[in-house]
Amino acid sequence: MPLQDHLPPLNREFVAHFGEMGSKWGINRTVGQIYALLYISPQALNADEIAETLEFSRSNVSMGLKELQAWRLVRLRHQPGDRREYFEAPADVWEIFRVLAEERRRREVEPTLSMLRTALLDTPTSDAERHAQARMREMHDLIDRLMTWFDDVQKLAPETAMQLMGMGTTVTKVLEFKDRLTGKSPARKAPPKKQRDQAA
Amino acid sequence: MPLQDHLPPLNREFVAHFGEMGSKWGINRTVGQIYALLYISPQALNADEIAETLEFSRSNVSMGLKELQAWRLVRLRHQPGDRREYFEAPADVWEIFRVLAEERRRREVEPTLSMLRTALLDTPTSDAERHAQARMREMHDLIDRLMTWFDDVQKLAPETAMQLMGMGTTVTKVLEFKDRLTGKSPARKAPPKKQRDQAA
DNA sequence: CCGACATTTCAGTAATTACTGAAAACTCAA
DNA sequence: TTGAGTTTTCAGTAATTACTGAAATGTCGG
Repeated sequence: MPLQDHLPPLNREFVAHFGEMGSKWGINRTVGQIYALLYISPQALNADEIAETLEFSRSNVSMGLKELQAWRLVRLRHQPGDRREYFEAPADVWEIFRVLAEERRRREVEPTLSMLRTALLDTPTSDAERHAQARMREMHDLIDRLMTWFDDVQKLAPETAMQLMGMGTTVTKVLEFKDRLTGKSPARKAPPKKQRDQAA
Repeated sequence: MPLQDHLPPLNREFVAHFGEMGSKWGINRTVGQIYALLYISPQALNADEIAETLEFSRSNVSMGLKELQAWRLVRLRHQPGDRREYFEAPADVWEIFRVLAEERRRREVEPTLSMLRTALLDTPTSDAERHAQARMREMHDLIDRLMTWFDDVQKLAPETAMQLMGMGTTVTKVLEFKDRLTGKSPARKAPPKKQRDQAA
């Protein structure tokens, strides 16, 4: 079953766009295009089909797929009676988003947090260091909070998370109400640590 | 007033780390370092001080600062009786995060949404296009929802947003309760559009 | 308008990153 | 074990991106 050599215009444009986008992220252009192609493909594709469609060398496709696998963004399949490996993107976009966020966190956020925590353990030996450390603490606390919160959201099933997102302003109102009850002033600096989940 | 030629170790490490991180994002290494330096600096710095401290060429610093200004991540100041321009990062890390998110959205998300919307207006002329378009719609809807929700969160004052983040699991419980009242099944596919803010 | 100081631009070059073809390695059926 | 089919590795090269110094441009105070 020979795949059409040329993508229809709609598909072509989509693939090209994600090629460009890829560069703006750390991802390189060809990896972006490969993923875009898999994403809009109705069935799993093998490396040769990808190479032919996108006109990349076979080895480039191999490297791209390896990277996508490292990012856990593609699934590997086998067709009965065919030794080649077929690749596909998850059917659920939310799943893709979730995995992407997890990986970025593991690769970028965690190392940063770790570096900050280490730096915060040192005793500063000058005003410059003292001030830098204070700034690092602020950054650490922000990232730490964002991540803890992200964990909470991520634990939800997709449809619940979607609901949550549809509730931004509603939640604000809940908070405003809670403030009115608890007597305003929302604890300016970081509170003792882990005062989360105060409601039952 | 000659700035110390060499940063203390704590500061040096921080700057180096953000140099590396910069590469993983689209941002280049030197821009990352310049920003890290400004971030931990107790006072605004001029381009020469940055160039000397980081040992970059003056022109490289100029380009880096230009890019940081394009990202709205630095403020420009003037010292009385000094014609040079001094740069500083916002004092509030939350503000930095917010601006970063806004800019990434403007540069990356909006063009993607726009491309998707255009593609969705076309009439598909083959099964390949039909399927691709369905996938694009899924992606469009996810991004659109994420952005609307992000808008809502962003409108909140920093401390309120922080509170919201400390409430992830609490909010889940609110939703579960609501589900029990409204009779379960949480509307699988995208509901009519704008069913948001159903609560008073 | 001049001239000292400051910033920006830009062409050339350095450094990095991406891509390729050829060879090696792997896999499995016979 | 062989060998056809397949994937991976890797050294070399191409393409891109980053960085520099020198020159141009801009900005005041006088």
